Amino acid sequence: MTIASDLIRGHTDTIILARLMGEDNYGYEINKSIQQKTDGKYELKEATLYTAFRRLEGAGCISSYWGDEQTGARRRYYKITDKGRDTYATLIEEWASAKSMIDKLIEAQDISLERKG
Amino acid sequence: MTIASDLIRGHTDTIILARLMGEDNYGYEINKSIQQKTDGKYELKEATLYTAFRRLEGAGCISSYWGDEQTGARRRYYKITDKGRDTYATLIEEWASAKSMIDKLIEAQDISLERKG
DNA sequence: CAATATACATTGACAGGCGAGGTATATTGT
DNA sequence: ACAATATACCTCGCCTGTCAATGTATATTG
Repeated sequence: MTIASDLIRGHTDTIILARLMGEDNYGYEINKSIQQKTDGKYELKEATLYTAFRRLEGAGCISSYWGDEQTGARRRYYKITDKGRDTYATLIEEWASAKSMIDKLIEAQDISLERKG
Repeated sequence: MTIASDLIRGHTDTIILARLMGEDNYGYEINKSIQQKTDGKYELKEATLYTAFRRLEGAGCISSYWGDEQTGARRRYYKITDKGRDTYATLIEEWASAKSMIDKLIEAQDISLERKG
């Protein structure tokens, strides 16, 4: 893992909801797409992934159903709900706000610049 | 609190180290400066703040000493160490990388655009 | 027929954030 | 004189999210 998990912590739900905005998908594939998008730099651990699905379903942000594959392992598909879309929109806004706030806060404190205003 | 704490989680140490890059400072004042920088949108809870100081000191990123105020409440000042500066630099890089990664991951999955390449 | 990939799931430990509570000093208002 | 507020420090114990470890079942590949 290249990126510290604590930096992503809090974005897991947003990342999953984003993956479901286009079309329904199942856990294993969602995680693969995350690995692809980040060129292997990041992946959700399975325990984290499935915990998040339970949490999001409990909150009414997603619903789930079993796929009807005739072969291979069974797949549980997830669908984003209207509440999930609302939540996603809110989370995106919060991210934009948090991002600029963190940027402002982690700049090194330069006293000379500070004094010059 | 305007911003969900989990979005900041993982940045607490970076924020504190950044505040100490310019000059030594004490806890209460550090937190005030965070509130000012964010126009009151964010502050570290005291328990979080002092936990972080212990953690950073334990890790050798900061050292501390008591101020010599002749009046008012006592102040424990913190000074960033060489290791702290190295750590800070690393954390800043990680943030840049995490930021672009999250941006990539939380974009809504648009199938039509996806197919067009 | 063993190894690997796909695909799901749970348990228990761990770490960070924080509400609640505590200590002590100085100033301000009445 | 005295209460309230501001400054300034600190700890305990709960809560939540992450994740290593472990387990299940099916299909493919060497």
